[in-house]
Amino acid sequence: MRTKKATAGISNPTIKDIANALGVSHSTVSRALNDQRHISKDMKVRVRQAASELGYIVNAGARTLRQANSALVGLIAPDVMSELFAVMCKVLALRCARAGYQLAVSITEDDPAVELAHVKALRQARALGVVIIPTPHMLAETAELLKPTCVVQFSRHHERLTAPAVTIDGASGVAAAVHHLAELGHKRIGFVGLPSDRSTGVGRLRGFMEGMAQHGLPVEPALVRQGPGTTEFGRAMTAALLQQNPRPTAIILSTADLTQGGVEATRRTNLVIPKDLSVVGFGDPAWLRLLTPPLSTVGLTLGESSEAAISMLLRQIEAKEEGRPIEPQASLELEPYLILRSSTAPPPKA
Amino acid sequence: MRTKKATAGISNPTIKDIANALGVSHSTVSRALNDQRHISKDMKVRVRQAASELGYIVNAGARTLRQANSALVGLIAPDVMSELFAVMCKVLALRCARAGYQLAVSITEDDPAVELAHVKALRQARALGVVIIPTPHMLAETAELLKPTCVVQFSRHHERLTAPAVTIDGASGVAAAVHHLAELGHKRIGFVGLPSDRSTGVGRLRGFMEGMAQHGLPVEPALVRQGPGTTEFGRAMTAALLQQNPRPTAIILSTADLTQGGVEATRRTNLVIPKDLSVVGFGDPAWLRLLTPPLSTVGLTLGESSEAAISMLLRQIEAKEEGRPIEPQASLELEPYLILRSSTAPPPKA
DNA sequence: ATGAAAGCGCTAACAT
DNA sequence: ATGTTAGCGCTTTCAT
Repeated sequence: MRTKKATAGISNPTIKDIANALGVSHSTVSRALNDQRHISKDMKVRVRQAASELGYIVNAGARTLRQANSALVGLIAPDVMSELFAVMCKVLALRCARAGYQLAVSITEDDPAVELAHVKALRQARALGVVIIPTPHMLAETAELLKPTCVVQFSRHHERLTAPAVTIDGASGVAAAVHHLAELGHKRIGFVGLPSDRSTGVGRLRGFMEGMAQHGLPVEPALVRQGPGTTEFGRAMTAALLQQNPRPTAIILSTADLTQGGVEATRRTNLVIPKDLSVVGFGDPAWLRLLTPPLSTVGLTLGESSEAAISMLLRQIEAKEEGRPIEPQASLELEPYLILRSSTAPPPKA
Repeated sequence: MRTKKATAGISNPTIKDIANALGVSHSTVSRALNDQRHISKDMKVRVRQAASELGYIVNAGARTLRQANSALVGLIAPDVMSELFAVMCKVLALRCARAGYQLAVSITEDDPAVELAHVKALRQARALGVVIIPTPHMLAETAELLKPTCVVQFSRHHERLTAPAVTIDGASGVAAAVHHLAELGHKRIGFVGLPSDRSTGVGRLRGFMEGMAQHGLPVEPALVRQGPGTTEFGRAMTAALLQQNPRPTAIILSTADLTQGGVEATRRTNLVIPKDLSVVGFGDPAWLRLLTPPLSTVGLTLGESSEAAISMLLRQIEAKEEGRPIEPQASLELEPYLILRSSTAPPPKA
């Protein structure tokens, strides 16, 4: 006949084990542990003592099963290397910790199938809510799965999703850059951007076009390049732009990685910035200030927009928890700001 | 009398709902969904069809309750802004996704209480395993909680923890830097490092001391600074070092953030690198190459060590799942390598 | 091949 | 204040 040992060595003690050890019922233990009313102070102490001795750890799964909602919040992003992700992840982790939630992070690498798998897993875990940077070609099933959940879109927005989005107005950021360069006298301005299948891609390109139009500047197709937002692409396209004849007198990079690649490309030429070429980047990692010359760029209010997105999500969750109807939330588009350092100057005299 | 609607609009359909809709028992549904033996092909199809129509999503909590282990892996790190975290997080997210696990990320900011809370949450969720960059002053309870779990320490190691650690041999990296500078003729070398309560802090300082000793160079206490590994501290200490009289002819920064701060500080002086001052950084974010001059630094095999740590963890988990005894795993210390660019040169002639 | 029933660990409604 | 009981959704014997 096998029996559990009395007070020690139980591998995964449950409230029943505590109850046995104390000779009380397991519901008493539950009450004591959850700090409920109708429980004597003495009992509370004894239960906690025993729980600690036995090494009791509540089974979150069982609790979730009973209460129908977990304490999990998901973050779905294409990539982990960007400042955008880093800031969002940090702020979200902190806010989740404060609210007693766990944060599940998923990386899609812009693969819609991976995105679907992650969303599925989150729903299976009965996640409370999701912050998502949607892939450009989200599957219909993914959107369907996301519908009954608390969701906020971040940085990008996808038409299939009805959830509110917190984005940054790339168009106005790029337009401001164009404006600045035009004022300096530039006429031939190059632009490197994302493909038009991303909401960010179309927005920033639109900003470029409108900015140029506003200053009566013609847009030469050869000076506008779109492709994957990688450093490699930024490097290659910047190099290509600089081989045009006549070459542009200024270049706008419309992504943090493109900016890095673009700067790399200029390093391989004899061009002196800003005398021979003006450059405006996108995003503002700390190292842009350390370049020679320090790079002018479009600043992004990453912290602010992350906070906004998370607050939206938490408000949705709170409403749902309390059974209130989820008030429709308006999407938010934050304004970037131009940071002028020393990488722009009037164009060289031909 | 209230009844559930027959086939549509059930908020969170369970296998029972599917069973009802099909007029079969819920265990049949379970079998069909889990692709088990002893189930007719026809039934499998019908069940899956119905499940999809009803929008069924398995309840991971209930499944975990039954099977006693979840599909969650935890990553506990002090900060999310570092390349170290970014690389680890990316690789871990990918490997977890491939293995069908979810990744829970927690940020401690080096607060032991926060660390404890995160470990507790992970244990409550019956996490399969944890990759942890331990805080310097881990609580005894945290170590206790971690003991029965699959754990790998990463980047730092803590004496309370018995789990294997994958670290990078900072001592040898810094020693290599000292060696390189000594060969160039430097005698007065400054060092900015972490406090001695971190394993990384003591290691890198030891590397400095040993390197200096090896070349018969005296260590001036005023040229050795230890403190928080922030950019601010790096900036302040580098500035302080440069105000010594006579000032050091070379400076070694022993952290990525310290490196950034150190470079910032040199920018505020008239010193020309490497003519007036040699600088060696730590870690190798892409932008170091873009500085003028490109910075020499200690390269870190971040990807490699992340992969190693994760493989260790997955092996532990696999062994546990299969009931095999967990084979004792040896800790691993990877060798960094010196990356020579253009920020070092012989010292100026006094 | 399918159904009936038990039980994972927990909370909460209902007794006492 | 404490005990009894039911049931959350699922997997898994054990019958049939």
